[in-house]
Amino acid sequence: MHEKERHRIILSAVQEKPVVTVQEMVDLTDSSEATIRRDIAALHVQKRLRRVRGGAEAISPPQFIGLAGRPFSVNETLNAAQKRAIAREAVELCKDGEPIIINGGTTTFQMVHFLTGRRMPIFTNSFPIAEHLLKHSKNTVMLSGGTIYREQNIILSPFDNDVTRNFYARRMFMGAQGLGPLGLMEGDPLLIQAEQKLIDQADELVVLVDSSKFRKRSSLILCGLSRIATVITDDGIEDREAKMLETAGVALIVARKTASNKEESSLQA
Amino acid sequence: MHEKERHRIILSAVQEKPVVTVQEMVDLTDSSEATIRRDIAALHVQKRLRRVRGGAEAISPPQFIGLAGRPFSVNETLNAAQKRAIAREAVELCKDGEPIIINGGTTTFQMVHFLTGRRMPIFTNSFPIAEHLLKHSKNTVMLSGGTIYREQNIILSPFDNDVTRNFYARRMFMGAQGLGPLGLMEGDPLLIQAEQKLIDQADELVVLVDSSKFRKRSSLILCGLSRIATVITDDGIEDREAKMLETAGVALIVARKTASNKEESSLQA
DNA sequence: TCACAAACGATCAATATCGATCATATTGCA
DNA sequence: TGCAATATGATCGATATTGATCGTTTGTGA
Repeated sequence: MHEKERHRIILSAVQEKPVVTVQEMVDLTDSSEATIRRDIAALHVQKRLRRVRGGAEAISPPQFIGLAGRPFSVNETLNAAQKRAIAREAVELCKDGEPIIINGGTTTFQMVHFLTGRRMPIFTNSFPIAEHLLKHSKNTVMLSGGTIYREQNIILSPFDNDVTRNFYARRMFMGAQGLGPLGLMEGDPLLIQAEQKLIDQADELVVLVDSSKFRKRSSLILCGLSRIATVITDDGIEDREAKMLETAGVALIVARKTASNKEESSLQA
Repeated sequence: MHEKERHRIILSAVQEKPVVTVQEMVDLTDSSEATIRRDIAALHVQKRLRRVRGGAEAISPPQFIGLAGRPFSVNETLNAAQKRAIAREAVELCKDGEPIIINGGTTTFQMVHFLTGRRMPIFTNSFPIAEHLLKHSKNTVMLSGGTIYREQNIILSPFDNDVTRNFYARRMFMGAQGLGPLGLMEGDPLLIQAEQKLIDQADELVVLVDSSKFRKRSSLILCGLSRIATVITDDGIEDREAKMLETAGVALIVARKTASNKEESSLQA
């Protein structure tokens, strides 16, 4: 077996399992301990993995970020106050007992903070949202079935026949990557899939976007403006953008980030 | 077992419940007390956990007492060592890459500890199992859709058309409330529903029950003995019970008790 | 307070892993 | 083919990790 091939095998093994032993690699490649050690040493200086006594481990230092405690950690702090304010307005649209759908996303995730005292049937495809609601609220939580995609933090089934089709709600809440005259835009094909499944399962589609999203474009269009019932954004929205929504018959709610944000911060602490 | 792997297991265990004992880690990793103490000491200086007399505790002070903090809190400590030993045998049946189904339950939950280093497609209807696997392993996690029942800690859909039907596995693992000549017995109608959905989605049905379950009866029969491929239990099983399984053509695996368990038994005697 | 058991820390022997060296095999090239 | 360069495998002393066994400390309950 050639050196390159062994390296490929070792790297693939170390990506699948967090730690591999020298012995495992010996068995896997039919080469000697010495060779494997040399390989691991070489890959170590190439920074393709980290060498540890007994074997090697994956190099990725950010191990379990993304879930639970701090979902979507990267985007989280970005415009957090604005997202908070938008999410609050979204929850205030809801009445206790009224079923809703929450699509996964960083903005919609903020809704969980305002849902703690409520009691509603909530359907979501987001693992972190479900987790938070379970632990910190008494809402009835329903989850879509399928594979959990770690990066996007959503649950998606490749099949059309999942429980999603059996849930119907008054409102569905979702974020987006962009919002323009052509409609609602998303960046990730996986998210598009997830959203398309849910979008027809509610009377009203409520879109949560901070005002910067009006100036962002993306390659994938999810639906036209006419499909949207309500847009909630912050006061950074410009007049012509508001006009565009009005023309399309979309209701607009502008969330003010007022002193209420202070409340929220202290509430969190 | 190697240092890194032990560390991963210890950290995973310490997050599952706020405090773990040295003995528990010895059982979990098959290493000596001295080694576990050294490990805990090392992780302590790395600030990955806090060392306390008797074991270690999670570093994060405000642990939410919700779902994950103490899954199935009542049953958890009951026969924990036996359940872990049984769960270990269960995981050892699995090969990397081979898809499995894990039905929710306190015994099956213990399997997560031994799955941390593995890489398999895992389908489950248990939210805590999915959560733990997501946070502490690289396995592909698939979840059934539906309502999350807090008490039973399972996800159940009233419809027959969920993704469950689209997943097929080599083995399905499940616990039970009782196991007698008539077959597998369960107490909760909700669990019966969940289990019946999954039971036909795998080649082999593997049942995890501690030996006390052979003397327990319940009103609801899930399936006959003939449907069961393998039973894993502890060495408290009696001869006639083993005979019963043998007659029915069920393979039997007896998980050996660890040294610490023997201590406990002799103490009780 | 005292006795007792559990938990701890230190030590040491056994084991596993490592690094270096050398012999052998394979490859590339003239 | 012959030769050099490189890769590989084997061996062995050095080093690190582990598990067992002390004696000591800590916590518990009579």
